[in-house]
Amino acid sequence: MKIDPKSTDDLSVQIAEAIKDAIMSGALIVDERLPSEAELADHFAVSRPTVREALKRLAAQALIRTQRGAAGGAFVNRLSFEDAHAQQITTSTLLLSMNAVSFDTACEARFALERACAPLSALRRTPDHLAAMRAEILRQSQPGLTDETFCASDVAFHRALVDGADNPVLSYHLAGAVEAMQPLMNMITFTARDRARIIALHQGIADAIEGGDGDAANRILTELEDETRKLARDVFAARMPAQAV
Amino acid sequence: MKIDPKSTDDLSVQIAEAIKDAIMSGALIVDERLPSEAELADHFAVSRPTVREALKRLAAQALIRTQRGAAGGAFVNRLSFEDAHAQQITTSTLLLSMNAVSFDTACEARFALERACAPLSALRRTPDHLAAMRAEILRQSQPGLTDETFCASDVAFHRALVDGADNPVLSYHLAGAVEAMQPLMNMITFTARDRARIIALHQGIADAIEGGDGDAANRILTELEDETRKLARDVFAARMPAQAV
DNA sequence: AGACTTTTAAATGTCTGACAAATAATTTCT
DNA sequence: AGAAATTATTTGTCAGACATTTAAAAGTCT
Repeated sequence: MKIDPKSTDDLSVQIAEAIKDAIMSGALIVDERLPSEAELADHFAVSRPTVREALKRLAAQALIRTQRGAAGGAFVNRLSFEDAHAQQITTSTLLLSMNAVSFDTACEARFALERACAPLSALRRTPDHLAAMRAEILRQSQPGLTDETFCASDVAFHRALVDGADNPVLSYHLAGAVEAMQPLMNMITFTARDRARIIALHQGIADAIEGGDGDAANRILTELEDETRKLARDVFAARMPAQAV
Repeated sequence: MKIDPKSTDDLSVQIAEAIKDAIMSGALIVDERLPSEAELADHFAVSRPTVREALKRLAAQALIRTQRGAAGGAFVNRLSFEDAHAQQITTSTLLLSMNAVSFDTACEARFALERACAPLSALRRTPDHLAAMRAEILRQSQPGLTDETFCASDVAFHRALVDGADNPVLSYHLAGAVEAMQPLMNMITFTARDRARIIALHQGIADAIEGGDGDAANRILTELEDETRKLARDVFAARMPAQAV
């Protein structure tokens, strides 16, 4: 684990890279303790604050965790689905909000990915997943819901659908796509008629999943995609009539 | 932008969170300059090293970038697809390697996601995408390739397929799933016959994409998935006969 | 006046040294 | 033996200093 004196990168970047490489190559294994900050400073011939900045970089990516006290130190962290999920959401959300990704592009990606899950979900969903989906449908049907609450329930419905596929890797990837869209979805105003139509489609999806018919679920998902894109188009057209093309 | 004196989190964590929230809420916009480290230290009533640790945490997530010199400082970074992609690969790869995700689970997720792209790719792929796919098929056909080179070409083939869908959001999500599997794929030994079969399937996929037949592409992708899983099963069965169940 | 050079100021990057706080191991006392 | 006090180790935080980079300002020459 060495750093290159010719590199133009900051020392803390180089040190973080070196440790990250050691972790990814398997030279450092999960729960293994790294040398203390003082020892690392010695090893890399830098000061302790520089080592600390490097360790904080790694901690921010959940690659290590630190513990104070006598038997403390920095330990290689087992990256949990939960940690990875949180990072994924942050990254995906910012990616959409900062890069002028069109609603259509994000929406298309989201539903395409979701259609990848639905057939598996139709095969494997447990009664719990179905119950979760039905519960969200019920919540969405209640009058007087704010648009934000309606959207949150929508996300929860789709999460249940995805989780039904019983594949944590799939759930992890989908979570980013679905939840990252929430800020975009929150820009939409849902009239009572819009909601009724969406709920009917959700109903149809839940039925198809319950009946084990993945193809039917996918057909309805495509309808839902069309509906969502139409709603967005209307909202944006109404909101900025001057920019209409 | 304040921190909670009652929190048990480290100060640098709290400060990083506060700034991150400001970025995600839109209070700080892209390319906006943050206050200098000295000013931030004043504002949060902490020392400069503590502020620096917080900023390094954010820099590790590509949320900010720093610049030295007179007009320098920390700036809100426009998260690029490239940065996001790099983070995604790191996270996904570690997630698979550290969490005892079975080959089947990862493989299923990967192909399910890929089948979400293929129909779009069949509609939109440009001649460039097709050329890239054909070029990789050619490379894979060359004798004497190491397994690693073969795998790398396999990844490149699938990337071209995914990029053909012309949806950067989709490409971003897929990249994580496909590339994260590479370490797992590298454990497989491909015999000449295995390779021939895989290349034939690639050929079929490229043909289907060229012909605009997404359904056909997906059928072959499913065959490829079955083939890949069978190969993996054989490898693992041969490698650890004692643990066979 | 304009172009080039030098100086200056502001900012991050790094270092030294110190103390605070947490925590596990050790020692001491009962 | 068990509980309490002590000790040692390690991370968290602070203060102050110097090094390095960079853009802008000031100065100089033609």
